[in-house]
Amino acid sequence: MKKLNIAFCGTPDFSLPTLELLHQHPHINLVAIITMPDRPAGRGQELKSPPVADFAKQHRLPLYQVENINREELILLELETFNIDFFLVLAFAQFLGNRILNMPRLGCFNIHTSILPKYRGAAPIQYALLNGDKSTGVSIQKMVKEMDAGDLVAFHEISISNTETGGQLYTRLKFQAALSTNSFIETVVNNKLIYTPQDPKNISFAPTLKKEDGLLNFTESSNSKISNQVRALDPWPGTYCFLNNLRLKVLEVESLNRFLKPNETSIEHGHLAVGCSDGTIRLSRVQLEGKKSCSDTELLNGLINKGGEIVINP
RNA sequence: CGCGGGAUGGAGCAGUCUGGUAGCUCGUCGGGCUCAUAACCCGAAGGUCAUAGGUUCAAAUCCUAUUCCCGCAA
Repeated sequence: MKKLNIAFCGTPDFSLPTLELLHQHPHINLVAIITMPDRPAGRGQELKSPPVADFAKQHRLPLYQVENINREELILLELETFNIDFFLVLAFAQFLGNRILNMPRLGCFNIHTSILPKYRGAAPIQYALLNGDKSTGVSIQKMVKEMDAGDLVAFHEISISNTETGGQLYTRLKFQAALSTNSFIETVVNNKLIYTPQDPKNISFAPTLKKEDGLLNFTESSNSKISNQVRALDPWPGTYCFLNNLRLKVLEVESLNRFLKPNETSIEHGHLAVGCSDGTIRLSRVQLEGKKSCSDTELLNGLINKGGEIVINP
């Protein structure tokens, strides 16, 4: 049978299982891979390629690395000659303009890591955990000009375990995205696409997270809010507070059955305990700036040697 | 050459400025006390002070180079 001509837009490692699937799929002809340019990154600011670019180079696939695809006239003209059936967009970090949205025969489809219309935006995985949701999933929507607002063509729900971190859920959804893509392609091949509009009553948003969203506020936050925050933002952007004016990453917490006033600190039994708005929470795994991560007990063993008081968020 | 912190018994850290006996809180092992203990008491083992040079009568400490780890920023 005739293969489908597909263009793929994506950037980080999250896109890779799905890209790999497209690359291997017997009904798919990958005609273009579009991703972000190389960027200075990490300590030392060395230039790094996006994982999608590395994959394309490694498999000698047609690669386009651009800052804004909508402004690349030459590339657009070239793409228009490819008879593309559809674009698949997954974690791309660029918006698509009308010219691209209208270019492929079937349009452009975006894989989104929540069940739309819940959590439109850049950080749906973290928001599901921040809100303590019991489940989330993967949606595939036909892209329109408005962000994440298009008709659904597929979705798959997955449950969230109550200790799951952002990183763990990210990894599971990364592979679920590829599985969902696989069944979506089957639907397309069998000509059984069904478009379901999103229910406007259930729209919610998951805006891009900033570093400061990881700052723990023990005075105003409840025990469960802090627990969810630590889980959801691990490993990125991460949660932190300040200990004696040094940045202290908080990697794991557990609630403690004792009484402390909000933001009051205790170091009894080798537990670094802090009061929050409705209880007490133990910062059981932490990392002081410049140091490796360690348990609160280990941290306190060292601090005792230095003497002085221990103050959180002065 | 983006900014900065660090490497010292198994763990987390003092000691480095001002060179001269290897220290603290734990853990481990042995013993004691206790109905019992994340409790307490006594004792013990365990360290080429990241690596390589240099200065010095003498270097964890001063000088030079190297390796590795980490925080910020992106």
